[in-house]
Amino acid sequence: MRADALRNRERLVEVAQSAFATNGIETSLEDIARQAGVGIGTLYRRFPTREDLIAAVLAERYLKLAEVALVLAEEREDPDSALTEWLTLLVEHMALYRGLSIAVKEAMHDQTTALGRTCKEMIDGGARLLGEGQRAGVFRSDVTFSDVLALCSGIVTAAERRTEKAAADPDTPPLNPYLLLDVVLRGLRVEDR
Amino acid sequence: MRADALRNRERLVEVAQSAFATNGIETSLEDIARQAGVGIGTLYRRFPTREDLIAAVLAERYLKLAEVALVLAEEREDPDSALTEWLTLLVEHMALYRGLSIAVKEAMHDQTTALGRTCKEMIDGGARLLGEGQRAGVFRSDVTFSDVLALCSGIVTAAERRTEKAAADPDTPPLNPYLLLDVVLRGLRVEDR
DNA sequence: TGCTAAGCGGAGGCTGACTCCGTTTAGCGT
DNA sequence: ACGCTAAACGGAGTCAGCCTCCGCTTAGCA
Repeated sequence: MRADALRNRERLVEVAQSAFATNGIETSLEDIARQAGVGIGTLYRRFPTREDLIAAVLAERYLKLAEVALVLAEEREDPDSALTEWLTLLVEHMALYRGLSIAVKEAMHDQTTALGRTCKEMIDGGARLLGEGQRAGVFRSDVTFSDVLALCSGIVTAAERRTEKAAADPDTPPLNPYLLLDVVLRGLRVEDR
Repeated sequence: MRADALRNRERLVEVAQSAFATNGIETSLEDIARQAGVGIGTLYRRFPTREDLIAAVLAERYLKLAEVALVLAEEREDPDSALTEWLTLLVEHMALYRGLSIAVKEAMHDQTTALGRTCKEMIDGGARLLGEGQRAGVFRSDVTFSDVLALCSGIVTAAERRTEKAAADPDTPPLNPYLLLDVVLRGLRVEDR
């Protein structure tokens, strides 16, 4: 890869990251190219789809989440608190950019997209945490990890919506994602506790 | 309203309903106008926004849901089974058209949109069922009805996604919306049962 | 049967996705 | 130091869909 191409690539990811943060992941790609000072053609050459760009922006953070899952799985003796802690991180992560939670949910099982591939390790990490809790008899075992992820995505999209609303109309009741996560976790635990 | 205008309106709603069913609520409005045999201008005059059209398509069903909530609230002595039953209907309803669950969630608190106004009674009905359960000490009282709706929306979007996937790749694990609803309901119940 | 308000429809403007190809340039080999 | 060439660039152009505007048509009242 030529040095100039690498510079442009990095610049694009940087600009995309901040554009996603302020305008959500549906930001116009032409805007991103313009702000990065490159032509739209350059953006598309490097990132043929929007998801490729999103994946590039998220790559580091995903790896981090996957690592944390691994550490929690190995060092934490209590599977319940391990999953709770990790899902809290996940929810916070998915709330970073408006629209991200839906994109992640849509991509998560599709290894043909860049975003899907980038998700894989993170997902595996989460699935492992859930699985250990299930084996230990803490969580009900008829639920898959993607079920859990789907619910988390719901929590986040709800919180996003509420945040937007609160900006326009200050007396919107606040929605606490941690509360909803607590509801979900409680629902996941086995009956007899 | 002139007779021809009324005819066109009805035809549009009819076509929209079937288009939404096959292509989701993001179907091109120009397609809908074409299929209905009217100009795009006519569609926009009658339904200035996409949401107005969606609201018209859903109006009947929403009223039905609101009524059912009322009946359940008054006749059912057990608030738990009442909410369970009603949420099952709600989830089934939101799964009718791809994308609907997100649209409903986004519109639900915004009385300025037609869809929001159409939702109101249904939402009030659901909120009443939840409230009665909370007053009876069956459900935890720190959760609002819109929290519940957010989770249900998450369930439905997850199921939609899974259905699409299953069409392409037959060995996708099935996702059972009723199972997820059960997780949520379980999470909603108070600790000591 | 004439009149007119209500209704019609589609051309046209706009935005954003995505492609294609003539031009530019990094950086290797001499 | 200097060609040379593959790699990279960029933006004009095409396409799709949203939405508006306005001249034409017509239902249906008087």
